[in-house]
This record gives sequence, C-alpha cells and structure tokens, in this order.
Amino acid sequence: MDEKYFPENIEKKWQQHWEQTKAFQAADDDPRPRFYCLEMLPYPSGYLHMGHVRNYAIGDALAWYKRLQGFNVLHPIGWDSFGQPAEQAAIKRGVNPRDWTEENIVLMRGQYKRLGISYDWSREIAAHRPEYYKWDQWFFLKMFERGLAYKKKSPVNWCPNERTVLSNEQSSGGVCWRCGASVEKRDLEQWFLRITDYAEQLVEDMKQIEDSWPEKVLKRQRDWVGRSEGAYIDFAVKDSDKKIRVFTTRIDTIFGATAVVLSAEHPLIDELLEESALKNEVMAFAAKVKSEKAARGREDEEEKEGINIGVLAVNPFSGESIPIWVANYVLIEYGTGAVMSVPAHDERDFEFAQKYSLPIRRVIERISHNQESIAHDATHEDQSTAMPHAFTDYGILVNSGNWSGKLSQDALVEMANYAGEHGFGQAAITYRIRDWGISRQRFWGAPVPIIYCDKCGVVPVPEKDLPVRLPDHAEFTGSGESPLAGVADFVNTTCPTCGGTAKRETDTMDTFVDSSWYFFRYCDPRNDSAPFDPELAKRWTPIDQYIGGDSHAVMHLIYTRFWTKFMRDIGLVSFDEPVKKLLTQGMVTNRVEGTDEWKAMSKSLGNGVDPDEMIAAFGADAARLFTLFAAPVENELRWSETGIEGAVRFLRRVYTMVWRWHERLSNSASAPPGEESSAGARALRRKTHQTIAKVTSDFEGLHLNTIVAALMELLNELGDLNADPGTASEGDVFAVREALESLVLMLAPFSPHVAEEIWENLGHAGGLLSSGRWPQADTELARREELEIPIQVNGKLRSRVLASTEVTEEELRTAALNDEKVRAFIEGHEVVKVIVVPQRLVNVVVR
RNA sequence: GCCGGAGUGGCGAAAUUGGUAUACGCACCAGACUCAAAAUCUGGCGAGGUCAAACUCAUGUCGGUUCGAGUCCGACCUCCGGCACCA
Repeated sequence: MDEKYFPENIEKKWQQHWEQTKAFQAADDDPRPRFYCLEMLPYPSGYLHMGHVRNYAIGDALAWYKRLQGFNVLHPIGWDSFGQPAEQAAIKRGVNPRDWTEENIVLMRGQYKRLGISYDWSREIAAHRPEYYKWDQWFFLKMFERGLAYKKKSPVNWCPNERTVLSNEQSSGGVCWRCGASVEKRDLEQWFLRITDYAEQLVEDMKQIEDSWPEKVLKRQRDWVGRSEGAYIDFAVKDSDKKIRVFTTRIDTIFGATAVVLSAEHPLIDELLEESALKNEVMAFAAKVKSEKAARGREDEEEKEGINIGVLAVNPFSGESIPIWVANYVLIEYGTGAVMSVPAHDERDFEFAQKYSLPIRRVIERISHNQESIAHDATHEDQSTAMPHAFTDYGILVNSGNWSGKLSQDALVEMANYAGEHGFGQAAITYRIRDWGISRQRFWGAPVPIIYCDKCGVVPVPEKDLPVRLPDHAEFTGSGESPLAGVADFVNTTCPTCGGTAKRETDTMDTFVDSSWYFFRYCDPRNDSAPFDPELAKRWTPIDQYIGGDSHAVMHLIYTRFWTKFMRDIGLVSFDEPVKKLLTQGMVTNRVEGTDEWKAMSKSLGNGVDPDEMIAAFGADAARLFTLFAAPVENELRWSETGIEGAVRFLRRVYTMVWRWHERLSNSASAPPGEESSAGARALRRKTHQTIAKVTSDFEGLHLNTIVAALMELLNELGDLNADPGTASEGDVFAVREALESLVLMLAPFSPHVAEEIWENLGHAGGLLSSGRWPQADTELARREELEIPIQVNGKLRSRVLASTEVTEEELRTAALNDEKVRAFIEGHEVVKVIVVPQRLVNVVVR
C-alpha cells in the first residue's frame, strides 16, 4: 500500500484485475436471484460526455450494491450504432459509416473501461452488425404477417435539415428531435407499424408500473396516447342518403349544435359539393387551408377560418337542420375529421361562431343550489350576448327536449346509448396516438426486408434469406433519397415468389426499432437462430431497474412498451411491461462562460467537460463520487470543479485513515474483545451501525447523495475517536476495523477502485466481490445509550434534558417541569397540559 | 391557455408517520504547520442582537388546522418542464 492516494495507479491495477478475472460476467446458470440493471443504450459518437458519466455512475452504483448483496447481476452494454451522425460523416467527409462507427466504438469502449464501469463485456452488442439487424428484419416480417406493418401514402413529418422522414414521436412539438429544425409535411409512401392497435393497452397497463415509473413520464405517455371517451354521431345530410359522422366527448351538448364542421381534407367534401353553387369557392378554400398546413412549422395557432358550403345536415336528436361548414381548425387526423359545432360550450366553436356570427345556444347550466336561478337563466332563449366565453363545465341540461333537467354525467351515457339504439351513433373511444412511421430515407439503418415484384406485388423477404445486408458502399449525395436506391446490386433482385426480376425496398428502418428490443438480446447475444431464447429471457427480464434521461419519454420508452406487448403476443415473453422500475436522471449542466446561466453541456456553448480530462486530473473514483453526491439523481446536476476536489479530498481522507491503521489492524484479532469497550469505541460502533442501516434503506430509493453524506459522517466519527493506532485498546481497534470495513464496502458502489485497494489492504485477498458482502446493521448496537430530549414551552424550544433510553413518560414530564430554563418560562403561568412524545420531545403548554 | 413539478443559508442540498430546521459538502473567515505559498489539520459560518449571552425573526406570500407545520388544508406569487386548435 502506498502512503499517499494515487488514483491513477489504483484504477489501472483494478481495471486489469476485473478484466482478467472476468469479475462482472453474469452466468445464466447462477442459482442466486437475478437483478437486471440497465442504462439506456448509447449512440457511439466517439466520446462520452458528463451526462453519460452520470447515467453510468448511477447504474453502476446500483449494480455493485446488488452484487454485494448477493444478487446475480446482469449489467450489460452495447451500441445504438445505426443512425444519423454516421451518415452525416459520410455525406460531409466521405468516410465509410461502418468504419466511422467501429472506430468510435473502440474509442468509447476505452472510456467506459477507464471509468471502471462494471459491465459484462462478453454480452456486448451493436445494432449495425448483421447478426443484430437480422432480427430487426425478422420482427418486421412477423409484424407484416400479422398486418401490423403496412405501407401507405400519407402526409408525414419531413425534416428539411436532415432530409428524412420522422415519426410523430420524433417531431413532437413540431420540431425535429435531433436537430431542432421545424418539420414540414410531405406526402410520401411509408411503412408504418400499428402501434395504435396497442393504444388501449399502453394506457391500461400503466397500472402495472404507476408506482415505479416517474409520474412525469407516465403523464407524457398518457397525454401522447390521448385516450378520450365520447361518442360517434351520424348527422344525415339533408335531402341525401349521405351521412357525416362526428366524434364528440360532449354528446350532452348536442342540442346546442349550430353547425357541422368538416376538415378541409375531409373525403366527403367532393361528393357534397357535386351540385353546390359554391363548389369553386369551397374547393379554393380547402386548397388554401391544405397548403397553409403543409407550410406550417411551429408557428402559433392560426386564426380560425371557414366557409359555409351551402348544404344542410340534420341533428339526429333535435331534428333540426343546421349548416355544414369547412374550417381550418378541424383536424383530419383526429376522430372522424368532422365535428359538431357547439359554440356555447366549446371555446374553439365559440371563437368560430363569433367570427362568422353563428348562433350561440346555451344548453348546459351550472348547477346551483338555488333552483330558481337555473329556471331563470334557462328562460333566456338567445344568450349570445350574455356569454363572454364558452361554458365548458359539466352541469345540467336545458333547452334539450326530453333530456332537459338531466345531469351532464348521466346524459353522456344515456344519450350515447340512445344513439346506438336508434342506429345513428355509438359510444366510442378515440386515441391521439398515430401509427409509427418507420421508413427512413437513409443508408445507415436496417433495410426494410421487402421486395417489389411487377407480377406479385409487395413480397416479404423469406426468413431464410435474412439478413438483407447493407452493401459496403453507396453514394452519399444528401439528396433526400435513400442512398441505397443508387446501389444497383442492392436494388435489383429476384422475386422470392415467382423468380422474376424485382426491386428491393430502399428505405431503412428507424433506429428506434433497434432499441425497442435490445435488452432482450443481452440475455442471449450470440443466438443465430432466434432473436433470443425465450427461456433465457425469462431468466433475466423484465428489467429490474432502467436508468436514462426523460427525453425518451414518448419515443424509446413508448416504442419499447409496444414492442414488448407484440413479443408477448407472438409468445416470446410472458409479461406486459418490459421495465419494472424506471429512473430518469437529471441533466448535467455547467455555467456558460461569461454568464450566470447553467445549461446542458454542449460543444456549441463551449461549456462541455471532457470525462477523460476529469479522470486524468482527479481519478474516475472521484469523478463518479462527485456526480452522485452533488445532487439527488433526478435533479439537475451543476458541474463544479471545486466540488470534485471535495470528492478527492474525502477519498484521500479515507485512504489516509486506512494507512494509519492498516498495520495495527493486521496484527490484531478480528473478533470483538471481551473487555469493556471505551465510550469512543461504543460511539463509533453505534455510528457504524446507524450508517449501515441508513445507507441500505437509502439505496432502495436510490437516494445516492445522502448515502455519500452518511459515509462522510462515518469517516468524521472515525476521526473523532482520536485513538493512536500504536497504543489503542483491542476494543478500539475492533471498532475501527468494523467501521473501516463497513465504510469500504459501502463506498464500493461509488468509487470501486479505491474500495478494492483498501479492502485488499485491510487483509482481504481476492477482491471485494469474492470475499465481500454487504454489511448488516445491528439495531442493538445502533441504539443510542442516552437521549437528548428537547423541551418546548408552547411549541418553542427552550431547553434539553438528557435521559436514558428507558425513561418513562412520567419521568420525562417531571424532568421537563423541573428544568431550570423551563421554569423561568412557566413561572407566573398556568400549566394547561404537558405533551410527552416518548423518546422524542416534551411540550409544556401554558396560559 | 391547459397539465405537471418545484420554491429551505452565499451555493449544491438534508430533515421517518407533523415533533430539536439548515445534516453532508462547496465557498468563505480565523488559527496551526511553513521563510512563504500550496497541500494538510483545527475551529467558525441562517439573519438581527450582545463583549458574551439572553432573546427575537427565519423553509416563496397570506390565511387556516394543531400543544406543535418545511411537512397537512385553502388562496395567491414566482420559476422550471411538458403539451399546444385532439372536439
């Protein structure tokens, strides 16, 4: 053991040791209970940033903790290695995306090893290798067989900057998830996966995880799926056999409908206009709305515009004829693309009605305890001038024929049933989520395994022909067309069905396909006859703890839930939810130079911190310790150079403490001595066992910052013992040994290298994992010998008394009342009562 | 606009079921060691008040419940995040 703490030597030594002994390899046949700890799959950009470091430090702390507790821990790593940056490098610098990616993997693997993250490298996977993407294609075929993968032409999100299509999830908020550019709409033929078939389950199954996933992620998913209960209602077109179906969540307001409003893209418009005098105007209007929509990026809501098409519809409840309009505020994507307009009870309809002076008819009144006021309000036939804005609450129905007097809540159910019974509608549930568009006009992705044959049409590649391999070279023009389209050897093929000439699909799959199921592959990473063996998946999954940023709340985390449900439906797994517990860690920020702003580290802001530089300057152990100590894991973490120095200081103090004692410890018995121990030794043992209890319980909630604080307190207590190793009694030595060994075991999840080094120097050979085990708290030893009981007078702290742990309530009461300081406060007052909380405090209430 | 989350020292943050507010660290101040500095060690560190103490005031604001509120209830303010015509 060196006298001084040299992190560089220690870290190299133990990283080699772990590698040579394959310390972190998880065995499939290990009989101990498993724990699957996973951090989100990284993209191999070539360099780690501090956000990664934080992510892996958290995961590794948990993995170590569980290992020391005796679990068989699976902690794997791999590469989300398809995707945009490699392709950009190819376009801009002419490099081969495969070479570029492989080089980056080598660089990053080195960084992980220098950080000392305890991965099972034998299970490493990479999405861009044919052994992996073969199974992306296999899953695609399984979905295609079941009608869950389909192709259609539709307006899709187009990123003008990256020249490719994005899914709805990737263009949430109208901007590209990667580059932030405003997305446009384009009509393209695209492959979709029917995630909408699973919409109900995606909401319903949240019940299984609602206590173990962050509420903000669940909320965003709930909003994204956008389940809404309501009813379809058919409005007959007057003097025609056509019908317009609308969706409403407020069927109780239907007597207030003063128009039916269609989206400009509604398919029925053409038919309705066949004989209309207004045909040209309406068509011109619809075209204008469409072009505005296509051009619209993130801009604010447009002013509502519409046009009356001069055809009437019949309200099936009231029999009333009302005009049909086309307007820009009705979305074709949602519901039926048509709505009933109820200005009195919907803000948007209200605004629209005001602009075009449509009637506003009130049919819901606020429920008042004063029945007369309802009756009074209800007598006002036309209240348009009386309503400053729409009344959107539930209430009581008025001016609604036989339904008047009903409560909204009841009417919603009864009116939908009535519509069903009379054949003009039904109760219905709609969802906001759309199918997942997975086609990408890219080279660097898994090719969609489809062949187009002039004779046979769309033909799936037979399973035996998988993988459809990417060619080695392609021309990267950045034109927006898939580079694969220019590779004749790839495109031209023969039809698997008829053997005739045929062409391959040239789009590749969204990289989120790769990451939707990768953690199952870790269970069986070299399987070449199936994506994974279901038995091995059963052995390891679902993931016990998943850790990553919340930026994937409605991308990766919703896709992977969908994928898992599909895998369940084809018999590969037997559960509904892939992730038992989810932690979304906070961002790592740094001050932007010359400002007071803290922002996520980035190259463009110049506030990035290079993990390798931190390791070189302070050591991986200190860097990791600081990121876990400085803030709760889910909070923003503000980077601080002086903070990391504090972490080094702590590790050095631990090291020095061991240096002081290790010789004496190696010459002393490790059993507790029979002799009476000193007060200092008893205090140290008490602190040791209190710390073990606190650390163990804090680990369960991943309160890592307070664990580090507790370890620091324990070290401070060790310093307070103030015993000389040369002359200390056997009792003191035993207390020191117990404290140090416990401290080291509990430090291992945070700073494993120095923990290993110390463990060895405390006389344990073979490394922490083989001989170590998590320390056990002894509640007897943790108990205080004497209590300091605060005494309050009227709720204000006035004094403290010392008492034994066995003190009775009556004794405490007497001690409080006789306390000198307390007496000064109660003199001249009447003691009304004395509240004694056993073991905690006394409050004397005086008047 | 709607929906979430959060407001505690100079800073990051602690605080079982309501029960000693500010643990731990950073920064800062003083002392020891040193020719000196760094490192290290020791002590101090919410505000006011005092030689020192007593004491008073402090967990965004105002009110409420309670013997007792950072914690529970109500109203409001501010900040951050998400969604944004979803019928």
